[in-house]
Amino acid sequence: MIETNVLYMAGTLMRGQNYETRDTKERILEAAGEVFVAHGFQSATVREICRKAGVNVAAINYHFRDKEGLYLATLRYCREISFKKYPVYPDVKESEPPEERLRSFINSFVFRVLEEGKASRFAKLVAKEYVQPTNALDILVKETMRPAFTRLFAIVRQLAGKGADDETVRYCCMSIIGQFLFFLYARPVMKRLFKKASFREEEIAAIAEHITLFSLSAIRGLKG
Amino acid sequence: MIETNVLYMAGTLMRGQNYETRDTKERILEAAGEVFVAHGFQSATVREICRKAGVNVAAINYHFRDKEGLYLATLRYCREISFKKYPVYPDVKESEPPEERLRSFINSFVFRVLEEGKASRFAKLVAKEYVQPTNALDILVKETMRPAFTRLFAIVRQLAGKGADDETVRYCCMSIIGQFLFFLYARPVMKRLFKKASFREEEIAAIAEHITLFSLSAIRGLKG
DNA sequence: AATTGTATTAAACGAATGATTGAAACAAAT
DNA sequence: ATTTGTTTCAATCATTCGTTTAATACAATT
Repeated sequence: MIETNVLYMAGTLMRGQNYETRDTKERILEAAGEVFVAHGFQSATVREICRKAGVNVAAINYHFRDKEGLYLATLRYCREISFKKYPVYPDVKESEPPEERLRSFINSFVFRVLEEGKASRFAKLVAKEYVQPTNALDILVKETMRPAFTRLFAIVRQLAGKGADDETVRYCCMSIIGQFLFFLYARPVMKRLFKKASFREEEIAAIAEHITLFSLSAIRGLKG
Repeated sequence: MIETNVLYMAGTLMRGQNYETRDTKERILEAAGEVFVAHGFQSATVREICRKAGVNVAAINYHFRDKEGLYLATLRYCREISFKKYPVYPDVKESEPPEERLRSFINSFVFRVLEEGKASRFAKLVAKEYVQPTNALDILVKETMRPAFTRLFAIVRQLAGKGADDETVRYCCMSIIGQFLFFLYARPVMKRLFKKASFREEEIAAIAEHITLFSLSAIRGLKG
């Protein structure tokens, strides 16, 4: 009791009320990111999150209404971190050839999935959402997946040419996204299959380049 | 009390002990398949499984030791159903050209994932195992995934030719598996993105053919 | 007819869960 | 100095979980 009060006072005295609040919320969101990634929404417990964050369990209800409110806030928090570090088109203009735009699209995506750090948390949460959807999936589809798919579709449409029908283009988009999904999902399996689960930056770049070349080659071949 | 006793007696008197036992175990495994697919290992409850199966909760401990034992038995039970209906190579011999063997491999795999019925339960359980591994994953990798990967690797190795190094071949295998994964995982998202989540048999076959052509085209392109 | 082993039952166990409460501590405003 | 509004605290609520128990019912065996 004494110890926690001392810490609390130290925080408040130094930084004032608002900072303390933001600090608490952010500590909770950080801890929630870890725990939701580790266990998924259902199996994660607010108690573990609060223990990791060093706050009382009542803080969840106070700051985020309930467990579901915390989960949604965590998703948005993690997405912001991930997309800030790996933007959609870091340095490629809309006017550049579709090959380069595809390369850039894939590169950002793969790094968002495979990097070792907080920026890959969002991808891991999305992975769980795919397999075990919650109420948050509707929001995710609307805010994140549909825009991404639309962008990819435009690129592939340009690559495939006017000869290809929409269904073929859509299938090709799925084939490309599928290759991301492999690395998004298969890590626990890869760890057991190849005794390897983490990647250095050059390896991630090499994987992105493989997916790019594989996909470009496939689309080119389907065309002719 | 009276009602359940009547039912119980009716079952035993008509079919005898062994049949009754097998029937109970199978009813539990069927119900467990449904519930584990719906909620995953952690969030599934033995109570719901027993309710669906129409048996007492103690039956789990009696027949399967504990929840984990039931889960493992369910995985094996569902795998048997899935692989019996869609065998590894239904009608393609080892001596046929690698293109045909790849087509057959992909076809079986896609049907195991996309069919509407009990045979796709195993794929759905495996999907959950990817994202939220349990102790069963080691067994799954050993008994199911590693053999499948080895078969696929041999096919792609033959397709890519001697010029390609092992790493490239491995990446290509991942690209192919990734395309399966899309359909394995993305159904809840597809349902929201395209307003569609189920496939007729011709559509599944068309998807398998797309993945085959896409992959063959890609590998051919990488070669030259 | 008595015994044995198997299968099922209702009931209860302790542990853990999400959520809530009223009191207390604090900074800021008056 | 007092009041106000915000934030955290310990404690507790009612549920629900997986598992266990002792008793019973039954078929098969002796």
